[in-house]
Amino acid sequence: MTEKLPPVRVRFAPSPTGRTHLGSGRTALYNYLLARQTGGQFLLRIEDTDQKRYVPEAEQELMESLRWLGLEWDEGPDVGGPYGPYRQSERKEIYLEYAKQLIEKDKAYYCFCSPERLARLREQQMQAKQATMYDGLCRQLTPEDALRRVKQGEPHVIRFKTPREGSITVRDYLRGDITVENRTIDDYILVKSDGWALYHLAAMVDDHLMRITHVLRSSEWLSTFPLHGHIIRAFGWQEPVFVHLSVFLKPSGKGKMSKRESAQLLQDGYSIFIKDLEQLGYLPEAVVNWIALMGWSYDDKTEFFTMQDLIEKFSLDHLNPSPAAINFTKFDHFNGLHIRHLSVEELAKRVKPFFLRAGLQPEDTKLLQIAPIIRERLVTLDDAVEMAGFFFRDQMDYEADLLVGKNMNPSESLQVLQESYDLLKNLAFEEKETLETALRNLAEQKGLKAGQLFGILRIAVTGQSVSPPLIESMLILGKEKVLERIQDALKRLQPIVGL
RNA sequence: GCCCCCAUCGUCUAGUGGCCCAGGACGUAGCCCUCUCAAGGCUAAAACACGAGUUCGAACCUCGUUGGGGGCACCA
Repeated sequence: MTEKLPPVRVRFAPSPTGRTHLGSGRTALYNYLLARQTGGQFLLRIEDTDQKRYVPEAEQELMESLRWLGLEWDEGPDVGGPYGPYRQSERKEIYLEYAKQLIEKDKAYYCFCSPERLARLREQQMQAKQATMYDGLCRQLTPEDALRRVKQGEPHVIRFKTPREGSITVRDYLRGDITVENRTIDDYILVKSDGWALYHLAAMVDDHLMRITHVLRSSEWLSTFPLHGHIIRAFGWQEPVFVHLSVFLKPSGKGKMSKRESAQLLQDGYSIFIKDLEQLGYLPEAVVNWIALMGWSYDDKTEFFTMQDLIEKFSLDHLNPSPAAINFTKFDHFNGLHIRHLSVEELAKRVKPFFLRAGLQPEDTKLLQIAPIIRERLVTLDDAVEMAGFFFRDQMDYEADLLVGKNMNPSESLQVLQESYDLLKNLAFEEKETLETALRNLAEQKGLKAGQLFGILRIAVTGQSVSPPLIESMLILGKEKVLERIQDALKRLQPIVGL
């Protein structure tokens, strides 16, 4: 636990420009954990100041993803709160007002340079192998002059007036002090010519107005962090604690995820998008456990965590600043762990939609019986269909020669299958022991290994060479169906024997 | 090119100067259990990027090198 923090106010502030992925999920999770642990508030703020990049479905998917993971926010666009609105597109005037404050304080200035001039400038600088920055042309303008041109309707932006001399030191919670020469920091645009604020202004203003105490954000903000320090100090505001989270790398560890990689990943049955993971049969509990451990650790041995555990044990002090490669194999392991951690009732409930999706009609009572025998065999919920679909299908679909036992010929197989039928016909399908002893005795009589007999019966009864334990499966399926299927198998085997 | 960040097994990581010829987990290999497949148990191989310092002593501190990542937009 983070050494006794007072209640924090934290926020997750995504821009609705695309699908919600694991990296966002983890940032949101850490924020959420800190809020719950300290009894503070977790806010959701939508950073949609760029209308050009706005994707309408993105916000919906974002909220669904967070809720699926179990990350409920205390304040946000849909639930409201005392510091709203929580959508930046509804706060345009606020930012403009604060930008003007900065101009009055001589910490910002109007700039009338055209995009064309800026492009040319950039080109020249690149050719001269210099850093690409604004050259400060409009800094020279007198405030009166600038204001006059603004009033005349001349297109303009507002730029931050980064000090030319000296340096700034900002503090990242994980990395300590970071000192940067001011001359390497650009006069970033705060407000665009269309009047909309950019991230650097909007986020700082909102974090202040919304009383944010801790900013946990992606480390891609590290490079503009000094600028943010300047902006906050220009206003004279109290700085929140900044924690820059490491980035996720693609599984190979070489670079971050690209479109191409995402497509390939889906081929392999994985995805970095949270909504996809739900479809693929992963548990939100497993996703949370897994991503929590990419960049954070509790000790040198504990790896299984529920959300409740994480709320209790999460700590900023055990965050790891280095980038982490996404490892889906380990994710599978965590999903298995959490599936086994589910109660029978819960597993039955969660697995049901996957059967329905496969066009099967599972009865709840059967599902409840099946859950315990498939529980330790599942990697994903979707695996249940493959493993136990035979309970709900009437038509068996398998190659008849699979009915020939290991190291046996067709006629031996047919014979022992027939004898199994006769044996089972006279038994009550109640006790596991009754069936098991009978079948084992039969195998012994015939000089067969139990595995040989069970193998044949497994195919006959389940149509699969891999299945949940045979006897249990037969009991759940019921005497009638088991006999029917063996009968069917006998018919399939006969032509092979030559009958 | 410029700026910033990072650096322990293949991967996620523990480790904050002596407890470490480096611990756990996934994966891999072998064995046990076993009606298939799993699950579970045991065992094994597997790492402090490199080079200089500082120190009685360095995975841990400093510097450099190399490697990796991020940023350099009227995107966030």
